[in-house]
Amino acid sequence: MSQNISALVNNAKAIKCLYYNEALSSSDISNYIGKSIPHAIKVLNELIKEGYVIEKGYASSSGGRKPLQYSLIPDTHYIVSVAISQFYIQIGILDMNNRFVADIVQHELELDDLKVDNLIAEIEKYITQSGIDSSKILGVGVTMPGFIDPVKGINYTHLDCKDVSLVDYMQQALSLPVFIENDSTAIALGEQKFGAAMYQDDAMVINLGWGIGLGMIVNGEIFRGHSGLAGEFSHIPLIKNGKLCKCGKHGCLETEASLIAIISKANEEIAQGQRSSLANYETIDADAIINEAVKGDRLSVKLISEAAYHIGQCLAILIHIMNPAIIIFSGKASVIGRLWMAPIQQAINEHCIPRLAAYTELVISNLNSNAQLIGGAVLVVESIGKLLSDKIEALNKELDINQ
Amino acid sequence: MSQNISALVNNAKAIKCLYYNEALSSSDISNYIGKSIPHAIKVLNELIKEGYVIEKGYASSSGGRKPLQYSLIPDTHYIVSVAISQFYIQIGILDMNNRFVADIVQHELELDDLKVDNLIAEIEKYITQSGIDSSKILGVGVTMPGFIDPVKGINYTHLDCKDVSLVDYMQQALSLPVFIENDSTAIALGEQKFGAAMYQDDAMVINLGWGIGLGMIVNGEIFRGHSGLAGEFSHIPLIKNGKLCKCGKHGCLETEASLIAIISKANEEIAQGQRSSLANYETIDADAIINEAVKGDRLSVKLISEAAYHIGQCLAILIHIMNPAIIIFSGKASVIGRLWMAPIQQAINEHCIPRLAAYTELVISNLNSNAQLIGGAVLVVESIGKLLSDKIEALNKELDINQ
DNA sequence: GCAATCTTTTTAAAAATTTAAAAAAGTTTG
DNA sequence: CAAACTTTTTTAAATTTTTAAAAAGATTGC
Repeated sequence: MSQNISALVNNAKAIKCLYYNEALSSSDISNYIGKSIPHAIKVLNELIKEGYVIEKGYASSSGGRKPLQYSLIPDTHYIVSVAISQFYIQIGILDMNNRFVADIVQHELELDDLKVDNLIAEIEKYITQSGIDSSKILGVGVTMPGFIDPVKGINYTHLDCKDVSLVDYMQQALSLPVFIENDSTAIALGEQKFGAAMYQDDAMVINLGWGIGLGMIVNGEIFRGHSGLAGEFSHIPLIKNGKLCKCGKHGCLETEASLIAIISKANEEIAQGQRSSLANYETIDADAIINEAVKGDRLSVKLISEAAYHIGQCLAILIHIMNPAIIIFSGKASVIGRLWMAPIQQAINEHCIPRLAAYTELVISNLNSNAQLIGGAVLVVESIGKLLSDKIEALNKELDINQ
Repeated sequence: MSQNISALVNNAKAIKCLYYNEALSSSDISNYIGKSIPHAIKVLNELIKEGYVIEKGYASSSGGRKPLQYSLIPDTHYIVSVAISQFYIQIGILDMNNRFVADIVQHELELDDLKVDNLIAEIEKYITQSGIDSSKILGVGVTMPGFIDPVKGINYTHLDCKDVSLVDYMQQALSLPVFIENDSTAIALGEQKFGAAMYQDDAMVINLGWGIGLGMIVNGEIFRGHSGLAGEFSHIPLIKNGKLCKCGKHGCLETEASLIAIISKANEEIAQGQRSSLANYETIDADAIINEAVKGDRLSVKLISEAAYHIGQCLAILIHIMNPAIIIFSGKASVIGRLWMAPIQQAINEHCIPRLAAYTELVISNLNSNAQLIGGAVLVVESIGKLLSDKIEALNKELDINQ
């Protein structure tokens, strides 16, 4: 009677690849899950019976029988994604075709002031307003800055929950499965499944935001290093005797090239009487600098170019070590991609062995500001195996009690 | 009659893990090859029938039936390893227990002057002198500096063979399977299977030699990057407006910290009248500096310390990006480990986030100067699957012809 | 010294998975 | 428009692999 757990692995794999691709044939699924076609068809029929999958007509053929296409049924399950950044949080809800089914809401909330209960309340409110039945929600993916252990469910930098882990606390309160991940890693996940890293096994994803994050894809998988600290890109020592960083060291990349550093430099220059259209702003924030830079304000462009050059210097080092196929610029500040690219490319050309630089493609994300939210949803999808087996375990327990 | 190729995968895996471990139980093998115990026993019995494996008595138990131990029969097959460095080549031959069965020979031959035919002649001479039947030799592992594609069998930097690949040329001449690999990668392989990286999935192996090499182990596998150029550690840009490097850039780590750089600095200082016991040498070479540094000569110690500090700076960056469990110092110059360690550790402490530095262990290789030769043998063992299937293919072809 | 416990090995049956051939459904070509 | 060719799907048999129980061998404590 009760489902076999080992068969679940293949079911989960099939759901994953169907989530990442609108429609697939049995042969595609067979390749994705690494099993024979008869086996893939068996898995698909199981998923149809369980209500996850639907047959979706025939695809075209180049001279042979047309392959039957399979898709996930979009409205059977939903995923809530919560993207937290330094100064605001975003919440969205996606269906099984990775489409947002309600408007994304945004709350201005500084990370340092954020309380867990507050966050939970906002999520609950959002789910209620969306009108979607809570029982149809597979899980909640929470992505945010900080040093995060996704397995233990703890954020060591923010939102400490005393005795319990952040994930346990939120799961209890929301009565839903919760998963957490670092924001840059989430963006990398988003780019890997739906963005520029889709067909790349070795990609570096730069999160241009308040800080400068790095998500690494190595051999087709998110790379975290031995203790989950890999990709500490923004604290690479760059400037000798540079400014003090919040990490305790001096001259980290972050002290020179993050949006926060750029804002502080802008204020300094304006205070020193530097001419700039930024002077017209009451408070200079990231949007101000981005807007004015796009319009051509010299100070804004200069500040961004300098920051970009420093990022390029560190990227040159990253390329020497990792030899990635592609470097993707994603995150909030990537929208002004054109402004970053020239000085970054310049720095890479100056500091990289030509052969290495030539093998690395630089691109700007086409996921725009949604990469982190999409990454949060991917986080939940990647855990679908655990979700399915938990469900079955709960069912079996219920059966035991009833007998 | 003819063996099944897919079954070979498990046989090859079993041979590999037996090569890396003197004796294993059926349960150990089952874990290594990822199959059930009955299946592992079936594989072992096949290998016994084929003459690779022997039962090796019983191991002790902590309260239960003693496990039967299996080992490779040492003298059924042999592996020739050729380690080429900037100024000399070494050749050795190992049995299936990874033990050298003839004295290692060393030829003083500069890499830039080395001719392929010369190399082949030396290898043939060595095999003849060893007295080992050529039909018992599984293959020849050649490891050397340069940008190498192990799959295509080409060294793009040295030993060009015009129309054919280096591997094809040598295979033809020697009538033996040949494999090539970069020297630092080979050292990493050696450390992974027999050295300090044995139980580590994320290890960085530094090859302290004429240059400064890096071999990376990521998720338990050698990491090569997208186009095989990962780990170009020695060309990380370190010094602003530094010396010209042979790579065309300025201020690479290599221009400051390689043995070659140290020798050139020593000559400069002596020429400027600096007092040092190095002045007594006719020509100052690496051995001279190493010897005098061990004896306490201030100039020699200073030069090595400065180089080590620079290496430490780059290691700090490497740690930020890779978060490795361990960094291993191997290669020729690692024998004076004590002298390198203090300034390296100093630089890491100064340039690393403390939490990251704390998670990374620094050790000196215990494989001494044999790491590269052992790595060359590992290279052949890692290809045992291909060797076995080639053998069967050849056998099948012969059968076809005879029929 | 023997019963209880523990671990490994063997065995046979069950389950999972693949293979290979046949059937079905198209497309292309002459 | 029929023959030839492609590609996908179905089917059933063959193979691979695991599971689970029984047997065997060793240790420990009473």
